[in-house]
Parts: sequence; C-alpha cells; structure tokens
Amino acid sequence: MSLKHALLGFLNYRPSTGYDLKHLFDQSIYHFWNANLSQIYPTLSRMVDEDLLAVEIEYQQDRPNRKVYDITDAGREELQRWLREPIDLPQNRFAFLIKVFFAARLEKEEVLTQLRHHLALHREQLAVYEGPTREVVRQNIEATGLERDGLFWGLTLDGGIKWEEAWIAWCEEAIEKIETMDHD
Amino acid sequence: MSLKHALLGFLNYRPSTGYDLKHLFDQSIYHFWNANLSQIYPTLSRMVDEDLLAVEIEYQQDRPNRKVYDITDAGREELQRWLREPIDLPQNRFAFLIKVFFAARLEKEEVLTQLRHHLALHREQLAVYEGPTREVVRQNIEATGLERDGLFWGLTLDGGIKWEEAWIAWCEEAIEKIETMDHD
DNA sequence: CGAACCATGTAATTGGTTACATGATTGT
DNA sequence: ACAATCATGTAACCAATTACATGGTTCG
Repeated sequence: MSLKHALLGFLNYRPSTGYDLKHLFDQSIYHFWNANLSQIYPTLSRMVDEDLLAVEIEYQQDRPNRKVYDITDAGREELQRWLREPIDLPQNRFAFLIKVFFAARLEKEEVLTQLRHHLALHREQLAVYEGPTREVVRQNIEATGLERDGLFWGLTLDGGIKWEEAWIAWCEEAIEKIETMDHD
Repeated sequence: MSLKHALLGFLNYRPSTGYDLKHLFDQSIYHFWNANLSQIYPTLSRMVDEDLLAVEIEYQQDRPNRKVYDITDAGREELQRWLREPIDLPQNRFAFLIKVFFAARLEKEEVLTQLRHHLALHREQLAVYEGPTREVVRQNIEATGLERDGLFWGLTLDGGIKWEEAWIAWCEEAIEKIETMDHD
C-alpha cells in the first residue's frame, strides 16, 4: 500500500481534511496515484488507530463536521522510513500492450485505428503535462516558496512527460511498421 | 478485467491447461500482465460457465487429471470484440514517482541512492528485454512460422524497451539535476 | 433552475496476492 | 537428499472501484 504514505506526505506539509486531501491528490499526483474519497476516509480513520495521525473535529452547523487530520511523530517516522526504503520495479499491467500482442487476429486497418487512437490520447496527455500541469507546479512553488520541494515536484512531472513521450514514439514507430507491412 | 482476454488470446492459438497457460504468460507477456495459477484456475472455470471455453478432461493416474480448455465460437467473438474495442489511457500507479514527489524530506545523498538503485534496476530489465526476451520471441516465430503474429509480439517487446529506456533517461537526468543542486 | 462545492461516510463488488493443501516423477 | 516439474485447487486477505446515502450553500 502506498495511499497511506501519500497521505502522510501531504499531511507532513499541513493538517488537512479528507476532502482537502482529495483535492491535493487531484492537483498533483493524480496521474501517478489516484485516490477516491471512499478510500481516503476509511484509510485516515485507520491511520489514527495506528497512531500515525491525530484528528481534531471542527464542529459546523448545516454540514458534516470537519475532521482535520495531522501527522504525529510516529507518522513522520513512518514517512521517513518509507521514503528511504528501496523499492523493486513495479509489476506493470499494460492492457494496451496485451492487445497488441494478440493483434494478429485483427486486420491491418483495425490495428492502425487502435494505434492512432492511442497515439492521440498520449499526445493529449503530454500537452496537459506541458501546459496546465507545469503551470500548477510553478504556481505552487511561488505560493509556498518551497523551492527545494519544487525541484522534486518538477521531477515527478518530468517522469510523466518522459512516459508520454516514450509511448508517442512507440506508437509512431508501430504505425510505420504496420503500414509498410506486406499484406492486410 | 483483461486476464480473461489474455487467456482467450492464448487459447485461440491452441487448447491448453491452466498450467500450460501459466507458462505461456511467463514466457511472453509476464512483464506486461502477470497472472498467478490461483487466479488462472478459477477464471478458466468461470469462462466455461460463460460459454467462452470448453473443457475436456484427460484422465491420469498419480497426478491430477489434466483439464484441457479450448476456445468456443462465443469465445472467439468475445476476443475479437475486445481487440477492436478502443481503450482509455490507463490510470497509472507509479509508486516511485510518489516517493520522488515527497523526496524533499530526504537528504540529497539519500535521494541519489534511491535514484541510482532504481536506474540500475531499469538497466537490468532493459538488458533482459534486449537479450533473452528478444531471443524467445525470435524462437517462437521460427518454431511456429507465424511471421505476421511475430510482428505484433515484437511490437509488444518494443513497448517494454521504450518504457525502460524512458525511465533510464529520466533517472539519469534526475540524478544530474540533484547532483548540481546547491545544498544538501 | 441546475451545477458545482463543501463534507462526511458505508456497502458491495472486483481483481489480485499470499498462504495453504496434495503428491508422484524426474533430474542434479 | 533436494529441487524442479507436473497438475490441480481453496481460503483468506488486501486494495481499489462503483454505487448508495445525505443535504445545505453558492454561483451562473
């Protein structure tokens, strides 16, 4: 599990509610680790039981009380431990590559349609990273003044860009190979 | 779910047992979609219920009877349907990028250790793809004579290579950026 | 008037991993 | 002697997604 560690990472900056944390995910690491509120809420509760977090309830009328979570010393230690711990290469699951593996059952034009569609999606995503996402990172650095942290936020984004560029190059080469294929 | 479709893909070549299928996974798409026997066996049973597969039992003494599964017409149709169906970009989960995102909590040298370790892992994996994996693909094309299919097997492998190369480049650039960072 | 925002959750289901269970045969 | 190969599964657990449930406020 890593949702726990991502939550610790955000809460190490400032105390937040589950709802706040969802926004932080959506604005930063969404493309590399998404999280639903329905997973965040119970995870936060569990982390309090594990003594990694503390809660304070802000009473409100007319809407549910805000539960503001804050990281504890044990939580900070766990975050450090996780950050230092080396990890293995992930077990990838690339559904699209599996399709390509079995794509001999399709006709040439059908495969090309698939690849062109996939290429377009990756180009779109790359444009998002290079435009709005990059801008969000820049603004966050400006707003917080955390330049050293910002370097790492930028590296994460660079990873996404490299990943998209690799798939774009792969799609382009695959399309060319299939177009120059002998038969149908 | 895509395990179902990968199983259909393999069974479309020839009838096989669950045990055989595990080997086919391990020798081909393992790095892009792994499967355990404990997931394969119940999935095959379910697929018989759904009429996508048929079973024939080969009775053996001294070991469990072999259950040889074969694809049905409905299975072949489902495979085609799936192959043609366009898919969205996957929701990625890159634990390592999340670590980097929060890596400002580590000292410079600690981050470099992590990145160098990760770089080494990706270089190893690239060497596996370019050596033994490529050789397996070549042999399978030779053994089966399925050149058109082989083109797609090769494209899948190319995807893995592109992915590893992208991460290697990213690690190298990240290491450089951090090394030239001002402070600790 | 409807959509988006704020704010919390639970329940059901899916997909996958790990552990448990059995046991003869073949190769080093 | 020990590991690997052949060959099947079940049960428990974990992580994540989707559906369900509530309901006032603010903005266009």
